[in-house]
Amino acid sequence: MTEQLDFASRRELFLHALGFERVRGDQIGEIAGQAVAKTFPKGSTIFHQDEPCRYFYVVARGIVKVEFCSAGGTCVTYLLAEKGEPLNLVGPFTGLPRMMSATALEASVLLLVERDWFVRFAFRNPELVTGIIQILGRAVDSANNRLIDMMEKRVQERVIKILHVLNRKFGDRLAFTSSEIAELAGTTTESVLRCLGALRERGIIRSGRGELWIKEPVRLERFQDEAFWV
Amino acid sequence: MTEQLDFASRRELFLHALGFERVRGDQIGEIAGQAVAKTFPKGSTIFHQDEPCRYFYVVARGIVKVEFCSAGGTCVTYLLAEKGEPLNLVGPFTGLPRMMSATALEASVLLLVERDWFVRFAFRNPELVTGIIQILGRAVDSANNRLIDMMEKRVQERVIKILHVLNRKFGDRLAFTSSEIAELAGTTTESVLRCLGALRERGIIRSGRGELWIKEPVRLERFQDEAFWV
DNA sequence: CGAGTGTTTGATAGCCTTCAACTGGAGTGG
DNA sequence: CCACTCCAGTTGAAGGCTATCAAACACTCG
Repeated sequence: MTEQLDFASRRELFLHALGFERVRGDQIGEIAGQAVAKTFPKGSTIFHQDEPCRYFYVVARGIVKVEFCSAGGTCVTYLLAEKGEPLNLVGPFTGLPRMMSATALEASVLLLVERDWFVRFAFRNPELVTGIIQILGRAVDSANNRLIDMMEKRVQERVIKILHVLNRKFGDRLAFTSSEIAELAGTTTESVLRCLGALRERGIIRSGRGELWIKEPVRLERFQDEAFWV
Repeated sequence: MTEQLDFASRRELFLHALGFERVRGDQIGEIAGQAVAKTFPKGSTIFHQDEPCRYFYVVARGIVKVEFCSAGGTCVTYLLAEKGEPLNLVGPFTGLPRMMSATALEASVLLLVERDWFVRFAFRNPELVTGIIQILGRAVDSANNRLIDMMEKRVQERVIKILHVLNRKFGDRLAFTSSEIAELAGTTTESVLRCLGALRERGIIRSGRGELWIKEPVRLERFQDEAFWV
């Protein structure tokens, strides 16, 4: 199901895409010309773990979850990508399968660029390469920070931190289930629910089936500090 | 303290350095010509957290620990680099400080390349860029794997896994203290000690002050599986 | 209306950190 | 050469956090 997304929209998207900030205008036009839009219904798989990389993907609309799963079945969410965020920065260069899979959390539109073409494009745009390396550096830092949080913070604090991060990125209404939040905080659904219950009692959030609202972002932040001092 | 390491040795090092595998011979010669060797005594700091990046570093001799520390004081070891391994792949491109610091675990010699020069060099060697992106991809995968291990494996299994990885990389004699292993396994010194005690009782390892020997690598691996099924 | 998914809450067990005390060896300074 | 200090290792006990299991309940979608 290939949706028509006109050239101007694709160009606009790449102009503000993460990692493409400093790429020259004519080059943006070139990659926009090569990109093809494709829609994915809610819950569908965009690419799979252990599947060789064929395309470079950028989110044009919707939210895509990229997750990392072990043989044992445990999964951690690596990325929640929205408009302008690339899904796979490494795959195109190696062509090899990675340990990640991507699914659409809501009906989404992605831009696809043929892998070979993308790599050649990157090599003649140093600004893009710098952008990619920068993003990968952030990814490494983020993963290490989560590792440290797993060690020194308790479940409550981790959940609150996740809510805070989600709030900054997606606003006051968060359309995530408790198990999705658990996968981000590195804990179980039940523990998340208990934590949400406590926050709801204090009037900091409001929660419903598959969505929750942050009512008092400031108190959320403060609550995190409080927890830290207990 | 700048040690003279002759051109041939520096060239030999870059030839086999991680990420440089496919770089053309004449280019290897060029970067070897630019590199300066510097020795660091055991325990000394090579670069510090929050300090802007000035050089690209490759280990020529010794072992260097790169670690990631939180404000709370918890540290995780990100990398144990030996001969031929680069310390900082991201820093040179951004110039910004990262959250990592590097210290020499034993007396070590590093090759330093001026950051600006290195970046220009990388941009005219796509093979190197591909290598760098590949290594960063591995780093992301590794961090995510450790995250999953923290969730689904118990301390024992994590420690054994670390011993196994160290054994593959450094051989049968491991010159690490328990707290260094703890920093790798994401646990406390005491828990590592208890685990080492159990392995020693079974004759799988032998341990002394600041070093330990893997006597039966195969049983170590099997023990890991055993633990998995308990 | 039934099924399935997401939410809620309680009870329990157990892993692991934390705290504490002690040992032994290496290195240092007198 | 000796004494002292400090670090690394060792072991025990206690307690808390959280995963796990279990049982309902509510809402949505077919």
